[in-house]
Order: sequence, then structure tokens, then C-alpha cells
Amino acid sequence: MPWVKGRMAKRTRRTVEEARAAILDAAEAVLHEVGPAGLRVTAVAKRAGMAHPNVLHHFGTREGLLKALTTRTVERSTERAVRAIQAAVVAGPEHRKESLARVLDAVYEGEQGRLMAWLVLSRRVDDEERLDMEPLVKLTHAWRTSTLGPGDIQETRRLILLSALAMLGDSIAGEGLVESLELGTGEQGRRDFRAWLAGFLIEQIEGRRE
Amino acid sequence: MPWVKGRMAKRTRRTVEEARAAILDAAEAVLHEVGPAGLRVTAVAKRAGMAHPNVLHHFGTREGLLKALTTRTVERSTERAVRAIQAAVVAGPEHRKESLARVLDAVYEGEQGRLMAWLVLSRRVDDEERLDMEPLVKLTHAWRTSTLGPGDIQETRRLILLSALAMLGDSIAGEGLVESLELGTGEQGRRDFRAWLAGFLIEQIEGRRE
DNA sequence: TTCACTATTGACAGTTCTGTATATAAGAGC
DNA sequence: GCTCTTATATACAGAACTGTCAATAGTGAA
Repeated sequence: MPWVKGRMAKRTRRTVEEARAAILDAAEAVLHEVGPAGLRVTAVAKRAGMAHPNVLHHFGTREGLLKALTTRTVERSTERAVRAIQAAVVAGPEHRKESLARVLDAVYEGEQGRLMAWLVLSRRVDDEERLDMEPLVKLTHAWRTSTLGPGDIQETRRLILLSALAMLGDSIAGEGLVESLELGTGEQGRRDFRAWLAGFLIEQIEGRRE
Repeated sequence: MPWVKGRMAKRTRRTVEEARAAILDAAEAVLHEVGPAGLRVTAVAKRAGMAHPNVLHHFGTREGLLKALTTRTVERSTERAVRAIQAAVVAGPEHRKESLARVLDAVYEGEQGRLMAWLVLSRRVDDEERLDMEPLVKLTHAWRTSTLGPGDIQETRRLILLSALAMLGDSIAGEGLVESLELGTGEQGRRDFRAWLAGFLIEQIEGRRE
């Protein structure tokens, strides 16, 4: 049977890598808004500027797309965190507070926090994608001891946990809560809080040093 | 036209209040698992043991159901928090740490934390349902000054923010992160962390008192 | 230029889901 | 008992969504 119905649109042919990246970027934007359960293959395709079967061609199924996106997000997040801490280490002890503030900013910077929150909440991270926190613990503890002298590593672990949970909460509810508590408006209020938190953590560590 | 197809099932007729409560309970359980975007009216009905049009009869639309559930969840959460803090106030200064730990436990106790996380993340709280934190601030500051003497209320606000964000993060990622950081397993690890956090907060406040 | 490969597309099938129309039975009130 | 109200049920319509299939057009290699 000949092929007559409809007129074909112009096609832009990408390499496999380009196509996959474009689709993942689009999926990330969609997921940022509606979360994994609300992610529609058609919406992703539309945002990526292609027909939806092409998305399925590259990722097999909707579920495959979500899995790939989860992997990429987790990798990027841990990468980002490790790099920020390494930067803090080389910055030296005299910039403790600024470095720590920058670490806090970096961990769930921009949309990454919301993405992680969605993925964790829908149990997509933590099952397949167990986070490996050990390098982060080692790095942080090394940084801490190098600037403040020896300390309890369990305490480091707890402080990391506190920071991680607070940053995760911040990326979910930060804007609303900062304003509800009259601690400033919008992004500035959140940055102020993070700066304060950095100082708070360092004071606490110093107070326990002896 | 006569009505012949199918045989009617036994019916249990509830009052409006009972029916609405049963449906909201079912919806809460479903939402706990899959979030607002994943909530299906049919799934709620099945869980509540009724046919799905009955759900729509009571709440109009799927959206109406979600709105009602959001309202109920926000009310319950704030109620719970306020009550826990009031209990802490009457408990007196000698039980500061235990009281604070119990407040932290209560805020997002059980499934409430996950529910709030879903609702905030999908922007269902914060638009219509702006949280009113002022009573909580007042209560907490009164408690703080009554046990520790006068202090900066801005600091109280920041500490509340830190606690709220950490508890929110805890209800989302607590289990996984506590284990990843080797700070205990399961619920016990989280309780330990909350107890430690209570002590941490109080030490910090005392250190800044003078 | 020609050819092979495959990224991309339009059309469609099957399922699922929300919302509606209509019928019925469980109670409440008389 | 009888009637009226309405919570609940079945059946169905229409839309949306995922995944399949076959056709087609870029693109690199021969």
C-alpha cells in the first residue's frame, strides 16, 4: 500500500548523543514542573521539538526514559557536590565560611534540588541508585580537620546529614517558608539563610572543638 | 428503556461525612505512594471500597478531591505542630531537650511529612494554602525566652526554618541518607538523629545567650 | 552518485482515565 | 407502611496516553 496521507514535515537529524541529550533536557524541564508521575512522553517530545515515537525510539519506554534521567541527575548532583568541596579544600582555612556557604549553594543548585526531591520522593533514587556518600564524608572530614583540628567523624556525618536534609528541604519549600517566616523575599532570602547556616555550622564545630 | 445489564452489588450507605472522610483517607494513602500527579480517582475509589463515580459525586472532580485533601493535610499539620509546642511550654524548662525532640518528632510525624512534601513540591500548598507560621514563631519564642532568657527573635525564626527544612528533608530522604551516612538503620536512626538535633539546637542557643 | 543505515515521522491500536447519564436501594421522616 | 431524598451502582462517551508499524528522509561511506 502506498503512503499518501499527510505531508511530511522538515526533519532535523541529530546524532544519537545529541538526540538523547536533547530529550533528557526536555524531560528534565518537564519533570521539574510535574514530577515523574506527571511526565508524559508526548510533552517531552513536544518540548524537544520532535514527534513522540522518536523519544520511544531512543529510550524504549517511558520508564526507560525516567531511568536514564534519574541516572544522569544523580551523577550530576554528586559530581557537583564533590567538586564544590574540593574547591573548598584548596581555598584554605582562611575562607572557611565563604567556602562552606558556596558548598551549600552548590549541592542542590538551581533546579537540581527539585529534581532530586522528585526522584527521591517517588522512590526512584535509593532503590537502584543508592547514593554513595562515603567520598563526600572523607573529603568533608579532611577539610574540617585541616581547618579546625581533629574532631569526631560521627559528628561530621551528622552535620552532613543536617546540611543535606536542610538543603533538600530548602529546594522544596525554601521560598515559601523563608517568606512565611519573614526572613526575606525570594532567592535573596534563601541565600541569606544559607550564608547564616554556614556560619552557624562553623560556630557549632568550633564550640565543640576542645 | 429498562435497566437489565449486570447485577447490582450490595450497597453500604454512609452519611456524607463518613463517606467524605473514607474517601479522603483512601486518597491520602494513595497520594502517599504516588503523589498528586499519580493519583487516580479509580484507585482511590477501589481503596475506599466503592465505585469511582461515587468519589466524583462527593468531590465534583479529581481536582476538587485533591484540593480537599490538601486543605485537610495542612490543617492537621499545623494543628499538630502547635499542640506539640504548647505541650513543650507547659512541660517547663527542665525538660527542654526532650520537649524539643518531641516537637521535632511531631511536626512531620508518620506519613504527614511525605504528604506535605508531595503537596509542596507540586505547588499545591503555598499558592492557595499559604502557611501561617506566625503563631508558631510566637509560641516558640515565648518558650525559648521562658527557658533561656531573652534572645533575638530573628534567630528564633532562622532556627525554626532550619528545623522545618531539616524535618521536611528527613521525611523525604531521611531513611536513605541516614543509612548512606552510616548513622543507624531505619526508624531508629532517624529518631537518634532528631534527638541529636534537639540537643544541637539547644546547645547552639545557649552558646549564644550571653 | 549511489547505497545502506537509521533517526525521524504520520497513522493507528489498545488501554486507561475522567466525567456523565441513568437507575436503584438504603434510610429518614411522616 | 409509604414516600422522598440521595448515596451508590452500572454503563458509556470522549479524551489522553503509551507503544507499534510502516514509510521516509538525512547523512556518511563506498
